[in-house]
Amino acid sequence: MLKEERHQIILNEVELHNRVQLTDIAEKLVVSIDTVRRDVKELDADSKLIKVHGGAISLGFAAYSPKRNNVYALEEKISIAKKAAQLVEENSVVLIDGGTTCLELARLLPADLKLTCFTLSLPVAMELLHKPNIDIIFIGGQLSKDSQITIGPNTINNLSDIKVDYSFIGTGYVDAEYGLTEFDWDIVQTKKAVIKASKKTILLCISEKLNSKHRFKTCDLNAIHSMITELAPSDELLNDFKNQGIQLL
Amino acid sequence: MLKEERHQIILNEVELHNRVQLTDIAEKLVVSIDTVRRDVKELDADSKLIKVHGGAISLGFAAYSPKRNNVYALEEKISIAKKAAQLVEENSVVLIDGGTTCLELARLLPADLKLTCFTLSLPVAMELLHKPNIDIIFIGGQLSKDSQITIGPNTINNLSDIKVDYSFIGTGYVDAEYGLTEFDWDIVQTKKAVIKASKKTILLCISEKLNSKHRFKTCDLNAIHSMITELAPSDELLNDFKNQGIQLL
DNA sequence: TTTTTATTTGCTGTTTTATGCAATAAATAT
DNA sequence: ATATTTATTGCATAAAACAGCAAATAAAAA
Repeated sequence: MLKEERHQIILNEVELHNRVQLTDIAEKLVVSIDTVRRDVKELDADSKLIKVHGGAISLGFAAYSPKRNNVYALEEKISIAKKAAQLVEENSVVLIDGGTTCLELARLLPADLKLTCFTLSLPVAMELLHKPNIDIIFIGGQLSKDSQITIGPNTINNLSDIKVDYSFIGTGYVDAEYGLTEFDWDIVQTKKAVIKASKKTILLCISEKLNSKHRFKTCDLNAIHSMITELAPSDELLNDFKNQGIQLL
Repeated sequence: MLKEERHQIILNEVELHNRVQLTDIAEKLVVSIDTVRRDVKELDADSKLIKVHGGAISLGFAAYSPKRNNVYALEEKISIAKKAAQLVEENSVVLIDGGTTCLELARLLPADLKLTCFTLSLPVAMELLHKPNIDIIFIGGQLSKDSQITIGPNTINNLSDIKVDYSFIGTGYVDAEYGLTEFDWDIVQTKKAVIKASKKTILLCISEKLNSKHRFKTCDLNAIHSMITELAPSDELLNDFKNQGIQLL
């Protein structure tokens, strides 16, 4: 077998699977591991792929990580935030939870919108400072360093005094059957209090989180009134959720 | 499985859920916790995520430092903040007010200092997020857009429940005879509540504000226990204050 | 065709890297 | 305070990388 032939096959394999192991290639091509190693070394020198310990990865696969800036799946989150922003009515009272998706919502709220907005998220509050017509009320309490929201009994107690028209919340994990889950117990308690403090609760969630679950449960799916993902409501990925009778936007 | 593959999966998981636990990853990838630990360590070294005890959080989620753009008289304020920071004792309970001088104090607090810190300032809270050993409790209430602190009856009510060892406050204007004054009535009410919630109140104030006054009065000078300016306590500019029996630092 | 030359390939032993395990230390929770 | 997780360290093992060498193959010249 010609060397060039092997190179083509290796490249093909890498492009197809984004990664490849030298041993697999050697077996597949029935050549020694050394030969494959030498082949991959050449291809790496020609910048056709990236050689790593034990195998090779495609250029695209490697470029994936350093390129992305701060917010994961920002496009999706912005598209969710846009849908959510349309729900916010003039002179209503809403609550915005923490998380990057909710932060996008805060960012996208129109500057001229008159609104009373509760929040327990530091970044959301910072963002809302820019909106002259929004009355911001920060729910005090102990600050969680990871999530940058207030949590704990004080927060929950403060939440118990209010009832907003809409609350927009995020979640760590959501599953059509298990409902909303988190990996942090305190967060769950706080989210429960948020839901209780809301006439209607709207979940903002990128589709990638669908059908994932974790340790602590916030609530069943039917405790939520609407769910907004970046997908069209008709998308079949949402079928399980549709069957639960939740409103999709 | 290639190491790079794991890295990708870990990154993806972190970006998706903002935070992950090492044990969960290990279980998911069916590798030892040591391997995950090493992976996360590498990713952290490459600034792809931030490793925390027991897990990792995404960069986007990590606290961002509000950039101090053009802070007036920054040198003086830093020098004041340094003096103030020396007063803060381990395991004490303090309150930090808003304003750029107080923000510098928050910035200068040692990272290893154990402390419970109340605040009603959004920027101060953001800054304190970087200090792992400081317990932050945010006093909730209505947010004032210019001062970026919570104000109003709710805030005052929340303050009425606490009594801290020290509070560090700023002021708009101070005069040896008239005491502390402000331009904004709401701010005055809040500052009054802060002083009432403190065993000792320490005023941080650049010398330029000395001997100035405005419409609404926060308190007399003797309601304050110490005053810190960038000047040496012996400076003659402080003579009027010395005569009022206030402690100068 | 045969011989010479150059290239490629596989093999050997050595070095490096990756991974898991266990003991101890540190951090966190109770 | 103690108990439980989580981190760190050193070590053992296995896999992979590397270098040098020799056999095999291909290409070029006689």
